[in-house]
Amino acid sequence: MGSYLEQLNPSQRAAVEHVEGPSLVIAGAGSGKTRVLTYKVAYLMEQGFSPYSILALTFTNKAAKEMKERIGRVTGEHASRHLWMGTFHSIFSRILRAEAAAIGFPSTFTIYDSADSKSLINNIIKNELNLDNKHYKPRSVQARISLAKNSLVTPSAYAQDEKILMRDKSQRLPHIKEIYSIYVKRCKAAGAMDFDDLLLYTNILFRDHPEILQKYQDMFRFILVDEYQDTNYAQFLIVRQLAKAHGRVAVVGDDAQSIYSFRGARLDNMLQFPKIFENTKIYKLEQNYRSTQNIVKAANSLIAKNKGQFEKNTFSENAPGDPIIISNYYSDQEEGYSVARSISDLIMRGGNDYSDFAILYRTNSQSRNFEEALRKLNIPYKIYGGLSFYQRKEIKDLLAYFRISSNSRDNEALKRIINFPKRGLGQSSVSKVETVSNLSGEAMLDICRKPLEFNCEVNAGTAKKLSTFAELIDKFQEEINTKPAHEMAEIILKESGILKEFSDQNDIENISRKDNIQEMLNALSIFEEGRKKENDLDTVTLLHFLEEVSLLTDQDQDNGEDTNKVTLMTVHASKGLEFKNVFIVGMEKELFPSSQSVESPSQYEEERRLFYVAITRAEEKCFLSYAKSRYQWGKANICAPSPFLRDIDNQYVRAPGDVSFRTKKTIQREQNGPGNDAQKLAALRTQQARRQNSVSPDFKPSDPNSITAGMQVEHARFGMGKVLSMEGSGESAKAVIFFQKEGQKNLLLKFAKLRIVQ
DNA sequence: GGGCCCTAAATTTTT
DNA sequence: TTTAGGGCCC
Repeated sequence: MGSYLEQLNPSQRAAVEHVEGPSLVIAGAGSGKTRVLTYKVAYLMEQGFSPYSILALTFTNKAAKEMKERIGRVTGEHASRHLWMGTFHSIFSRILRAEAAAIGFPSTFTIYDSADSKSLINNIIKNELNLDNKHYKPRSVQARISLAKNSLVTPSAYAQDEKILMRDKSQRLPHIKEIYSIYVKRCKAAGAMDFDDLLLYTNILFRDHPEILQKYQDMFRFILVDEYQDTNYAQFLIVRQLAKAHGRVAVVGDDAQSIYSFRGARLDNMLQFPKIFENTKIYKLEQNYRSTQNIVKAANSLIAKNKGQFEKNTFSENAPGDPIIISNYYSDQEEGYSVARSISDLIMRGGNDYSDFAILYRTNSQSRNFEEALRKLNIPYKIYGGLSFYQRKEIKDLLAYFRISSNSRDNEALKRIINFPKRGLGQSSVSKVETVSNLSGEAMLDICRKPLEFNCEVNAGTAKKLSTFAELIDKFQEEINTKPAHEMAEIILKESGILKEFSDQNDIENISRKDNIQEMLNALSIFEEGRKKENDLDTVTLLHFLEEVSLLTDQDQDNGEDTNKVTLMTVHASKGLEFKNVFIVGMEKELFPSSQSVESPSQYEEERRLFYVAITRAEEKCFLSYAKSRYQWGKANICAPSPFLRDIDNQYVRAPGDVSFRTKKTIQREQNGPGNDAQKLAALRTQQARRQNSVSPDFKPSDPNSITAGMQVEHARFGMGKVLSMEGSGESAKAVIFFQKEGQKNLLLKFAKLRIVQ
């Protein structure tokens, strides 16, 4: 220990060794931020801070887990295990469970995911307030409520805020304040919190219970926050409260990488940090160790188009590197196949593993073409985002059983499974129970138990069905506290009838559902073993599993087996990661930047920062591509290149062949408008098809050993070319070949199929 | 109450 | 293209 400090450059080291008083570390992309954070925690422990006294807040659970492991390697695992390290949401849900009584929640409170909360909001709009859910779109109402909560605007504050009311009124949405107020009531009655509540109630807890606040102020003697540029107001206040007494708070972030304002993140938290926390010392990490000079310069030239940021000068002393390559394609499908082929080429040439590649896109829905193409070429890949395991129907249903068994007031869970499997309890019966529940404040499950006592007007048959259901859940509730998670889950599967439901049919979908259930059981076993390993024998029940699972995302699902694979993810999800080669795809107008961002300059700049994040993921090679037509909702649409492509300084990019998107011809084509383009597109398509078939079917490669410099050769895809020089021999023999159409290429002869022409 | 068929909407990004 | 939800009939 100790020697690790010597691995740091002077500014990194200064940031690590800063202990007393607030500090702000402005960490450019690839500047060794993770290393600084890791060593900082190790250093603090060396200085006598116990792991229990260090609170380190990260952006994802995965980041926390990885950092814990890294720290463990420096300090020893026994010490690092006890650090308070995790996301705001996971750390404060833990604290809220411990202090639940103080704010009137059960310690087993459920965490509603956004699907739960959306469905509750929809229900309030439609059934309780009789509003039109086409006009009051649950999704956007949900977004407003979320932003309000993130700014600590409670329903009563919302209803008194003239500015907000005016805005809602002018958008003909005057009832949002009622929806919000009822929503909060319903959540509370259900003993449930949504994601935003975890932060909001933490603030309420600290505000209303100074003694509890003080307990945690005393406990956390040092506070670290990563990705500070993406914290919201609620998070800022929590940090300020906890750090108030001792001021030992270090925040790390990069204003150029702030990409989450849509969910309430305030760049101001970072910009104003020195003003809020007196005597803040600022450290700037400006040297990029990740990327080539060219990539860093290209990214800098892009971000310079934004206004308003911290002054910093990121630079790289790595190799100059290759220019960023821009390609255009006729369709999104061709884009998919070309990217897949490029990856396979680069692999064949040697020096790259599958895991050295990432394909980054703006929206999850773009992944399909790439998945298809990669599958066809037998390239292994892993995909993040989209429908995660825990969002699948059968898994959510099973989880709903777990939830209602641990928190009988969880009405959303109840509604999900009261008629699954079918029990003859349809919508009308359920709404009757729900109405009574809303009016009386009693949990739906309690009404199910004795519907007639609550004047719930159902017939005798239905009443019996309801009480039978309630008894089933009651039985689970008795056991859930004592039985290990895995065993309990099997009981639930069997006695609820889910198992029977699935065993009856054997179609393909059903088999995959069964597989998923099995995977869930495996996950429970793994969870139990993990807890046992840490000698946590008291925390192996479903209750404890639920506490963890609601805050997991599929990024955290990484089981370590998925090592050598190409990564597919959104640019947002790629934050904090790095790859040797990065393909940023779908660089089209109205896609990236998103069409919804063009009205507002600040959103437009955020999209640009997002593009900056994407480029700076690349260590060596960065490829940008756009398609001229793209399938959306089953229809082909004409697309124009993204204006962001022009924001990168010309000298750092290259468009191969003669199709530079910057040539006069292309600009003219873009300006011609869609009509003209559509005709051309058809022509281009046939041309394209012809070109792909240009290699005769009887193409026979020549013996690689007989190829020498100066020869004319033909490549199956690149066409005619001349061998400029040769290098190596036998298995590793390489040739530099200049192709008429594709330019200069470096090919490994073992793989490149070449035919000698002369 | 349950099953079938039709229509409309969805794709911004996530703890 | 896929999926959710509403209407209709048994």
